[in-house]
Amino acid sequence: MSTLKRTHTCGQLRGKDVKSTVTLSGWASSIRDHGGLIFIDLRDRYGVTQVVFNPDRGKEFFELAQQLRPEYVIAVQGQVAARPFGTSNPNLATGEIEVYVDTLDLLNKSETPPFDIVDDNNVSLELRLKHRYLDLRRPLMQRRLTFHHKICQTIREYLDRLNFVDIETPVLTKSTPEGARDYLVPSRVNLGKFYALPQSPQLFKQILMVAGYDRYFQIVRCFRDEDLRAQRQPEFTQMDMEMSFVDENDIIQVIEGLMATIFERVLEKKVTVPFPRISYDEAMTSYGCDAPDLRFGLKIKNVSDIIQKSEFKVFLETLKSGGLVRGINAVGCGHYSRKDIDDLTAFVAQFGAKGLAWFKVEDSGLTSSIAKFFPAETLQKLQAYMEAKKGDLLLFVADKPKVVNQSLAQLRLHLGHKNKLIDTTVFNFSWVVDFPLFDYNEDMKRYEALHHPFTSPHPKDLPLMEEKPLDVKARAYDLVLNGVELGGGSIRIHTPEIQKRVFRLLGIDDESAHKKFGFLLDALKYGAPPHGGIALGVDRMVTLLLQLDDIREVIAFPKTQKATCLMTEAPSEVDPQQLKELGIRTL
RNA sequence: GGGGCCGUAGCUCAAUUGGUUAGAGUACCAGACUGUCGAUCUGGAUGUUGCGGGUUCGAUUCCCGUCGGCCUCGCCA
Repeated sequence: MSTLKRTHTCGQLRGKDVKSTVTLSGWASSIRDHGGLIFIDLRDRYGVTQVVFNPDRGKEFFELAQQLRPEYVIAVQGQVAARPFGTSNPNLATGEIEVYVDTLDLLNKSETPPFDIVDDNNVSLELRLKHRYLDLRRPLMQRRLTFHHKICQTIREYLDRLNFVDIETPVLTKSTPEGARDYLVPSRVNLGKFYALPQSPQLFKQILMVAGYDRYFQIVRCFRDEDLRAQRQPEFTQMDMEMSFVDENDIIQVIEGLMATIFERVLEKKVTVPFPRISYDEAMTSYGCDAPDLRFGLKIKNVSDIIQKSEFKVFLETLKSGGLVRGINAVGCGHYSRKDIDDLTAFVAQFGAKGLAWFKVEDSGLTSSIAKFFPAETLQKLQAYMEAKKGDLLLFVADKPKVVNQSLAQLRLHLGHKNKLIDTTVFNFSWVVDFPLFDYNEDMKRYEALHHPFTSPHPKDLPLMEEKPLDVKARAYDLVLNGVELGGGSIRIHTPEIQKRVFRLLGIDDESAHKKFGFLLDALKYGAPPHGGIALGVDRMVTLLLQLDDIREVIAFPKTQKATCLMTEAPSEVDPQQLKELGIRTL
C-alpha cells in the first residue's frame, strides 16, 4: 500500500522549484540505466519529468529501480534539483530540472506493451483499437481528447451565456423509417415492439420549442446504421440547437459567434465573420457539389452551349438526351502524358463518367485527338471561355447532370490536392443557402425532402409547391469548412397546414403521417412558435480543427469499418435466454 | 451489395523468376557502464508467413475459399 501521494504533476516543476521536496506519480516511460545511475522519464497526463536514481541516496530503492520496466506505475519522493550545466533538455517543459529520488513506490507492474507509448509509434489502427487503453495513453491522443473536451466546454459556456438551456432527449425513442437506417432496441415489456436509437433529436427539439424553451441546445449522441467511412461513425456527437422567434440570420449569427469563440479560446486564432454565403445553385454550378472547398479555384464551367457547334457525337447526344457538358481548366497540366490522362479518366469512372474529353492548350490553340470534330471558331471560343492559357489542360465530362457534377467535383478536388493548390493552413468557412426543398428520386419515382420533411419552404415559393415542387426553395443552410459539411439546419414548418402539404407531396398520406409523426402534428396545433435551428458534427469539427482526416483519431472508442469495437468485441452474441425474454429469434 | 489494397518475429517492414537454414530495425532477456534523454557497448532468445484447401519435386511468393483491417462506389431524410 502506497504512502506517497503526489504533490505535483509531471508537467509542473520548473527552475523555481529547485530544492523543494516533491512527490510525483505516473508511468515509467523511457528508462536509461547507466549501471551506477538510472534516469527515468516519468509521464502523466500533464507531461514528463526526469527522475534520477543514485545508489548514494539509498541502496534499497536503487535496486528496486533496476527492476522497473516501461509502463510500470510508480510514485517517487525526492528533491528537485537543477540539472548539471549542459544537461538540461530543451525539448521538455520540465527540462531545466530533475528529481533526485529518495523514496520509490512501485504501484503496479506492466506487461511489455504491444507497442511503444510514444507519439510517433507508427502502429496499425487495428492494434491501436484493440489496445485502446494504451493508445489513449500516448500524449498525442491525450492532447486530442483534451482538445475535444475544450471544444465542448466552449460550446456549453458560449450557449449558456446566450441563455440556451441544455435539455436531454430520449435515447430510446420511436423509429422513423425516413432517412438513415435505424438502430433498433427490442422492448421486453412490449413484446414484438421496438425502440429506435435517435438519428438526431430533431422532433424533440421542435416539441421543446412548442413547449416554450425558446433556446435549447444539447451535445448529443446520434446513431445511424449505415456503412462507415473515415469521416463517418455509426454513433457520433452533434451540437444540436433550436431557437424560437428567429429567422435564418439569427441562427447563422449565433453559430458564427460560436465558431469565432472556439477559434479564439481553443485555437487562439482569429476567424473572420460573417462567413460568405453561397447559394446551392452557385455551389452546384461552379463546384459540382453542395459543400464546396473554396480554398482554391479550378471552377467548373458549363460548355453545353459552345459545343453545340461541333460534330462530336458523344457531346451532342448527351445534350439531346437532357445531359450536360461541363469541364474544368486544369491550369498548368498541359504536360500531362497519355497515362496521366488515362489515370484521370479512371478516376472519374468511379463516379459514373464514361469518359474524359481533353484539350491541351498550345501556341497554335487547342489540340486533342477529338479536336477535328470542332470548328476552329468553336475551339477558340472554348479556350476563351475556359480562360485557358498555353500549358493548360481542359477536361470535360458529358453525361447526366448528377454524374457530370459528381465527377467534376471529385476531379477538381483530386487535381487541387495533386497540384498542391490548397493552402492547408487556412480554415475556410462558408454557408450554403437556398437549397431546393425537394429532390426527385428516379428509382422510387417520387419526391424526397433534400434536408428533412420539417424544413420550411420559402414563403414566396408556397404557391409553386404543388405545380413545380422542384423550384421551391427551402429555408435551409449548411455550414461548410474546407469542403466538408460541418452541419446544417433550417427554419422549420410551424403550422400543421403547411406540414401536411409537404407530407402529401412526399407521398405520406394523412394516415401514415399521423402514425409516424402524429405527436408533432398535434403539437403544431397548440401554438407552435416560429422556430429553427441547426446541428453541427462535433467529432467532425474537432477532426478538421486538428487538421486530421480520420474521425477515429478524436473519438475515444471508435468502431471499425465493420462497425465493431476491437477492444470490447461488440457486437456479440447474447445468451439465448436474453433473446427469449425479448421474444426474438435469430434467423 | 459492388470494386480495390493489405495480412511474414511483440511492433514496423524485407525476402530475386516459385528454390532448399524466412532476414533487418526496434522491442524483449542477460551482462557491462555515474549524466542519459531515440542512452551506449557486448551477447542471447524470438516465426502455425491470418486460417483452410489446391497447383507444384518444392509455395511467404501462383490459384480458390474464408477471417480480419483499410480505402472507395452505392448508402448516409
